Amino acid sequence: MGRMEGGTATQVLDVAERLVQERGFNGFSYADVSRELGITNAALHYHFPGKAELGEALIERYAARFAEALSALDHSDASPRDKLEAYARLYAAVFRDNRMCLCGMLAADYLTLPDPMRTRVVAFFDENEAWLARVLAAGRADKTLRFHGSARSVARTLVSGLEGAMLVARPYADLERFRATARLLIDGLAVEP
Amino acid sequence: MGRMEGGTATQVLDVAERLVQERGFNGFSYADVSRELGITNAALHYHFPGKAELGEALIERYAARFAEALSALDHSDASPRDKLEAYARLYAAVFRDNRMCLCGMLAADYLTLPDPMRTRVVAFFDENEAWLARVLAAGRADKTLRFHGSARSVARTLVSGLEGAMLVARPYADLERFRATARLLIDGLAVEP
DNA sequence: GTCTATAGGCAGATAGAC
DNA sequence: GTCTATCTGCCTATAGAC
Repeated sequence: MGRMEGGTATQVLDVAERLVQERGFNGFSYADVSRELGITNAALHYHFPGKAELGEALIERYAARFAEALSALDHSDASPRDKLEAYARLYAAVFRDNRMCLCGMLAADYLTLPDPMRTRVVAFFDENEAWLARVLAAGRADKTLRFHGSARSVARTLVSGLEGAMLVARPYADLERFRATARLLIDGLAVEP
Repeated sequence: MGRMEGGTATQVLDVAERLVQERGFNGFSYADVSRELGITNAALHYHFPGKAELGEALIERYAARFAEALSALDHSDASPRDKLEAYARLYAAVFRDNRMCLCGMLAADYLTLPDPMRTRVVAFFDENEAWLARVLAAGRADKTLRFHGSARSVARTLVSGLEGAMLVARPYADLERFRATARLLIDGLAVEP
């Protein structure tokens, strides 16, 4: 535990994750993954019996990684505003090489997804909203943040805004465009000097 | 001209547009369209030689329809703020039956698209941003709108926020969620009482 | 765990008759 | 304009050997 897992299953997840973020769940195949790893299609099915199970594993790992980052922020002494900015930087890190947020991409593909994947996508957004709502409420309580409406509704708007900023910045392949939008969202929705 | 075109090409565009908005460009096939229209695969290829050409025609029509709606708003006596709200209602109308914005969906699929389609997707976003920037600048000039940053950067943030609101609301299939987010975006970014 | 081999289905696309 | 017929290639998936 804590040791670098170079196992095949992990490599499969790494490649598949990137492919979904770049091309969508219907835009990649088992063959794409196995070709890149130099193994056969059949070997892949040993680790993940079907595309649906691979998809579930992808969301699970991605959501866990996100939750871990949010938990680390909670255990830091960052101010509510610092936390919002750190949250936006998580998205910027994902966008860096033109990847879409995994769950944002899957939200686009939502109507084509098997039910178990759908459930996990919704859970991802719910958790993110809940975390942001707690940060916003704390900021309002200590008067370091100001905003209209409920913390929950502003949290939703922030998630939507950041996901949309990633989506729209993709055709321009422009990280700076994403960052400028993220800054304006946080300042406009939750700071208001 | 002006007469209702029930022609096959138009029906093909109608069905394909809905399928792309629901499932993405890689989530539907010629067979899906022809099956629904009760014609054959081959007949479809007569009207649109390949999927790429069909895709181009889809974006062209969608962008033209959007441009027409924006032009109508320009020729009305709506205030800048009214125009922002009418703009958000255009998105709400698209979302109504759980469809994603056509170009928002294609932004997700962007890396898999042929070049001619890419060019048109970018043009769509550029035109929308430019129109919003004009409205925002007018509102700032007549003091009915207030916002931080350039009109262009706020315009980008609004487009991103609305596209993201559609994207994230999809898994919840909840129009009210979209509307609440759109309201908060406009109030937070461009009104600030 | 990974391979070869193979299945059955669907993808986008074309030729040529009507 | 629409059809039948057909092609080639890729897709997900499985059986069984090593």
